[in-house]
Amino acid sequence: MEDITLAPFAKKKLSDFVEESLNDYIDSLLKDGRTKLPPEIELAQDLSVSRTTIRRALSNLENRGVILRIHGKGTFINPNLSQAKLNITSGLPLLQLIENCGFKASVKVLDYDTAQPSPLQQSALKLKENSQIINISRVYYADKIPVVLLIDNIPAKYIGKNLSEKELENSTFELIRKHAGVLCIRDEVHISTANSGSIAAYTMGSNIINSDTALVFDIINYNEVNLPIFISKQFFNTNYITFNMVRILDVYE
Amino acid sequence: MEDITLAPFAKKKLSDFVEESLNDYIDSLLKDGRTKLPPEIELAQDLSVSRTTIRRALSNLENRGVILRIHGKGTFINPNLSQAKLNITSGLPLLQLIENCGFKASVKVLDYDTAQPSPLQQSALKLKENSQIINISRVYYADKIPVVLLIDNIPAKYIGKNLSEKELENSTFELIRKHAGVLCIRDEVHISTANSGSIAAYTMGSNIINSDTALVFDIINYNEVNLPIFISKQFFNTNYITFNMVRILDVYE
DNA sequence: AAGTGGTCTAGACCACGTC
DNA sequence: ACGTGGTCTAGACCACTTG
Repeated sequence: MEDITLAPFAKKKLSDFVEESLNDYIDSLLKDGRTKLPPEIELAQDLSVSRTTIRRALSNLENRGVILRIHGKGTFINPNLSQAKLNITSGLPLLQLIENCGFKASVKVLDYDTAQPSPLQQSALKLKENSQIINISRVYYADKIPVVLLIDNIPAKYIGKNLSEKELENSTFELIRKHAGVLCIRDEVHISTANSGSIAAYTMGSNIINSDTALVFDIINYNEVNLPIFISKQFFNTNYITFNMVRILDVYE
Repeated sequence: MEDITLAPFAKKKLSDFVEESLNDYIDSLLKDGRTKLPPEIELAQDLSVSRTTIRRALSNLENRGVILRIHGKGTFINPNLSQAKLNITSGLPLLQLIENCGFKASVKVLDYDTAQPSPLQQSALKLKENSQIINISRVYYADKIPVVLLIDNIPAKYIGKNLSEKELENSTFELIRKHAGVLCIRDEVHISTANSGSIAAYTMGSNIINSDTALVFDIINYNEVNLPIFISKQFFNTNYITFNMVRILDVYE
C-alpha cells in the first residue's frame, strides 16, 4: 500500500491544455519534415477555442524558444529547437532539468541538519526569534557525473522532522507541499558565479561538482500571497549544464 | 552640424505607453509610502484604455519584478524592487545595464579587425564562402572598474569599414541599424561560466576584467524574419554585476 | 455580498508579406 | 487583393479574499 498524502496543486488553464496539444502537434509536424504551423484562426477552429487562447499558448511556446512568429508570414518551428531544452526561465525541478538535457539524472543527499537561522536568513524569510532552520544539501548527477550542488534552507515549520534519506531525495518543493500544504508559485533568482574556493566552502572543503568555476543561483521561493517560504543556493557545473534563454527585445528610439 | 542618419526603429504599442505611465505612477506612490495599486478597472478608466491593455502592461511589470499581483487582494509594488534593476531577461544595452545598476558607465574599444569567419561562425551566421567578419572587442566599466568584456563578430556587409574609435563605442546594435538599416529584435543566449584562463584567451593573455571567474553569455542576434545577424560573447565580472530573474512557476501535478 | 484579479470569448482594425 | 500575425476593445464568467 502506498502512503497517499493529500496536498494542493495548481489548476490547469485551457491555454495550458492547448499548449500541450500544440507541443504534440509540433512533434508530429517535425516527424513529417514540416516547419510551418497553420494560421492562428485555423488552429482556433480545430481546437474549438478563441484566437486569444491560441495566441496565449503560442506566446508561451515562443518564449520557450519552441516556435518563431513572423508578422505577415506565419508561425514556424524554431530550427534551433534542441537548444531550447534547458530554458533558464522555466524553473523546472533539477532532476527533470537534467533528464531534459539528455542525461540519466540521480540525486544523493549530502547533509541534513537543523540550525539557528543566520541573521540574513532570518530577514529574508521574515522569521521570528528562536525559530529553527532545516538545511539540506544534495548533489545531482547527470550520467553519474556530479553537475549540481543544491543547498536548501527551510524553516522547520514547513517540513517534517527526522525525514528518511529516501524522502529527502524528493525536491524541497514536494516536501513542503506534502507536509505543510504550501505551494511555491514564484521565485526570485540572483545569478552570479563562484570559483572553486567558494564552492568548497559549502561542502566541507571538497569541491564536489569538480569544476573550478560554477554558475550560482541564489533563490528565494514565494507562495501565492508573496510570503517567502524557503531559500536555495544552486551551483551548476557549466561544463555539463548550460542554460538557454530567448529574449524578445524592445527596440525603441 | 550633426550627421543625421535615417534608420528604422520599432513602433511603440499602446500598452507600452501604459506601462510607462504605470511606472511613473508607481514611483509617485512609493514617494508617498504607498504600496497598493488601484484595481485594474479603475486604472483602465483613468487611462481610457481597456482592461486587457492594462493587464498586458501589468504583466510586463510583473515579469520584470516591479509589481506583485495577488488574486482576490490586489496589485502591489514588489518590496524587493531595488533587486529588479538588472533583470537578465531585459536584453538592455550594456551601458544602460551598468547605469541602471547605479554605476557611472563607460566603454573602451580594445580591438577592431577583419578576418575570415571560423567554420562555426560561418554556419551560425549562414555565411557564404569568402565573406568577411569584423571583430570588435570592448570593455565596459562601472565607476572605472572593468566589469564586462564584449566580443562581437559581425559580417562585414552589415557595418561600415574603417570606423573611428568614437563610432565603435556605440553598440553594435546601433552600428548595424544606422549603417545597414537592420534591426535585431530577438536573441538566443547560451549561459555558462569561464575561469581566468578562458577569459584571458579572448584578450591576448591579460585578464582584463580582473576576476578568476566570469558569467558568460554566448548570443546570436536575429532580425524580424529570423535571419541570424551577428554573434556576441559577453564576460561579466559577477563581483560587480549580478543579474536577477523573476520566475512564475507552473506547478501542476 | 462586494471587491479584485484570472481566464476566455467574439469581433474589430491594423501592419506586414506575397501574389 | 488576400492571407497572416499584432493590438485593442467590451463584456462575460470564474476564483479568491474580505467583511
